[in-house]
Amino acid sequence: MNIENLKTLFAQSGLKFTNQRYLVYRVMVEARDHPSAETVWRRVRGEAPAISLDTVYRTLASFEARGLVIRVPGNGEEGRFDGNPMPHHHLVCLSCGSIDDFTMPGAGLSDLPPAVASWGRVRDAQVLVRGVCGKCLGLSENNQPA
Amino acid sequence: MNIENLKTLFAQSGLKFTNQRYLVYRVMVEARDHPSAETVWRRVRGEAPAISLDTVYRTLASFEARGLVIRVPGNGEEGRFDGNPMPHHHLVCLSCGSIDDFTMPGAGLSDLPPAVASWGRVRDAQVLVRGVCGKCLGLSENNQPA
DNA sequence: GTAGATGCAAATTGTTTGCAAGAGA
DNA sequence: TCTCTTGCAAACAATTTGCATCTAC
Repeated sequence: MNIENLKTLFAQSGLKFTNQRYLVYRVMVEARDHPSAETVWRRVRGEAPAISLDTVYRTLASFEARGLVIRVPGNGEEGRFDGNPMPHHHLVCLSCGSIDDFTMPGAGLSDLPPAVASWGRVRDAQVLVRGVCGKCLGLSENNQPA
Repeated sequence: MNIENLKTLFAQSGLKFTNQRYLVYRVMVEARDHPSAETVWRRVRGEAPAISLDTVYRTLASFEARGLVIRVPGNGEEGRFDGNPMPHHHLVCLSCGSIDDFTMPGAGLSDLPPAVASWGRVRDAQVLVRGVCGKCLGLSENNQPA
């Protein structure tokens, strides 16, 4: 997304266009690893060393409120964010905390049972798989005594 | 579950049978509202006024590690726990924080796409729906100026 | 010019930990 | 008895907030 489009997007969302927001947004769109606020902060500081962590928190919160980023339902640790606007599902590693995406036909918003509609208004739906990723499984194998 | 069975269950899990664990377990099995640690604490204190909050945290953590309770993937607020051992899905209200259950055929462990198996070892899988529950929708309607 | 955004520091909240005393097996 | 568990208080980490300054519009 070029800068003009982004200015328009921010304006439509009622957000002023600031350098901090621009950088946070760019980091989020480029990230594939569902970074935490602090991780975003570290990345953004590469280009804006003076940005403060609370600005990153505030920026992510306002993005989330406007649907520009999504908060990944994690396992109770620190909040993780996702800049990918396409609906998708998540694999959470309980060992290293990594979060990966996957897709699954038949598990979209339109596939939810009717009972959900009577519950209230749905904002998003996803499958959340928890387990231990292959990398961590390999590590624990290597740690076994020979 | 009667006390003898529970003693056996704890013993099999390598847990000593203590009054605190007994009470926490009972609260969790009876709860339908996916309580937070502090909510569990408040309920348990009805019968054991001297129990401390950190004991509840430790107890829930050891139960979770042994699969006796499940941590509900929430939205970044406080941890919520579920004593229902049957696989099921969750509806999370972003307004009041309530968590409800629902069931959905075709969204169980056996329905996950093959790509998930190559990711690693799966511990559990669930559909997580976020939105605003009917009660909160009603409240916000009532709050509208006439 | 004005409302909204930022940086700093302090406060808040949820959760974990060290340690000494207590209780289950 | 001996290890595991508990309570207390202190420590911790993630996130939020008050306020003065600054900036986009």
